[in-house]
Amino acid sequence: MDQQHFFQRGLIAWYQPEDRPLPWKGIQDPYHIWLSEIILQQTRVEQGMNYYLRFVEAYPSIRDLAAAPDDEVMKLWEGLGYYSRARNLLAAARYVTTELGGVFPTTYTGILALKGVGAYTAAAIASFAFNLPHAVVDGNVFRVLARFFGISTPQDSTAGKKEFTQLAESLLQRDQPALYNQAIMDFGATVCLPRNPKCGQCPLRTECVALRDKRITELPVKSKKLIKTERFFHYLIFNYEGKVFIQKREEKDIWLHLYQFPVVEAARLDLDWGALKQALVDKGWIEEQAEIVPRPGSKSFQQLLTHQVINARFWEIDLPVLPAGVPTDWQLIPRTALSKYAFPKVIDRYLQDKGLYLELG
DNA sequence: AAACCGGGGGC
DNA sequence: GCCCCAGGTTT
Repeated sequence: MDQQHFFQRGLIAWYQPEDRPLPWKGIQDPYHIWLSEIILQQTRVEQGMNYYLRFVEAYPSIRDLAAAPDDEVMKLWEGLGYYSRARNLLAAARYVTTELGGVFPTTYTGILALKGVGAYTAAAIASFAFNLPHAVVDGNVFRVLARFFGISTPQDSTAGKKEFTQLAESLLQRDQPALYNQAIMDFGATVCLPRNPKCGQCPLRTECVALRDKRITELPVKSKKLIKTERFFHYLIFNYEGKVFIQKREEKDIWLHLYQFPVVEAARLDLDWGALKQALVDKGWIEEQAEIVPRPGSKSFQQLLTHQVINARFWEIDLPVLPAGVPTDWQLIPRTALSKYAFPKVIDRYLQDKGLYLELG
């Protein structure tokens, strides 16, 4: 208990809000706080910053966001990853606007009920916007608590989540939850870093269990191992009279609701054209006797995801006539319109490499 | 409980 | 090449 008191006092004494100024810090508008928290889920502050600023400018109020077309929001989110966040963001904005009369929920459970809002985000919004006493438990908090209190329970286990959450709640300074929550996250982000933490200048070093026991590099503990699968995508760039076919990804897979070129997934990247063409015939996209030949020099790119390695190869094909079996979900769009659609990063890189965006002028 | 969902940066 | 990031949802 003495150790807990030391932790609380030391943290508050150390914290200087102005040391790390951020656009969403010190404000109380729940819409802007919610927006920032969704964007920052599993995302570095530096990476999410510009997205936050662009969203705030594009949608000054939650009603503006609710009124936005789906594809427009996806385009604004393009490149940030975890695209279900954008979908949930829009769904929640529409829910608040239509079902709650545009009034953002003011209770923890009300906030938690919003799509895309879990325990962390609900606690963050509740404390920052309404000064409600709920402790945030994010990656920073797991790390700080695991080290200072010497906790080796895996943070990604059920028992670990419960243990860390209970400890965080017991440490929360209930008379100033917003300040305390900001302090512990800033502390984790600037002092108690994942690697090479600044223990030499840490205000809590005299009581830190991990530092005392030389276990800084061992804590926090994560138990789950990552399983990576490798996939091979062959994208077909079907050119026809200055236009190109794209389609929206609707299957339950990565990049849901993003656009792409027609794609054949194969077991390897080094297919010859004969094998790939046969796959197109098998899918019913083209006729067996169709005289279709790709341009020489197809390009390959790789993209790394958390659980997958995506190997992509782009085949450019000039169509003299439209194929017989064009699926109904394919869209034939002018090449100059490509920049209006949200694509996976690997396709975006291909388009950048080709300089296709430059045609827009 | 485990799997899945992106992209970027640091070392 | 590996880990982590202002996590959440689905199975």
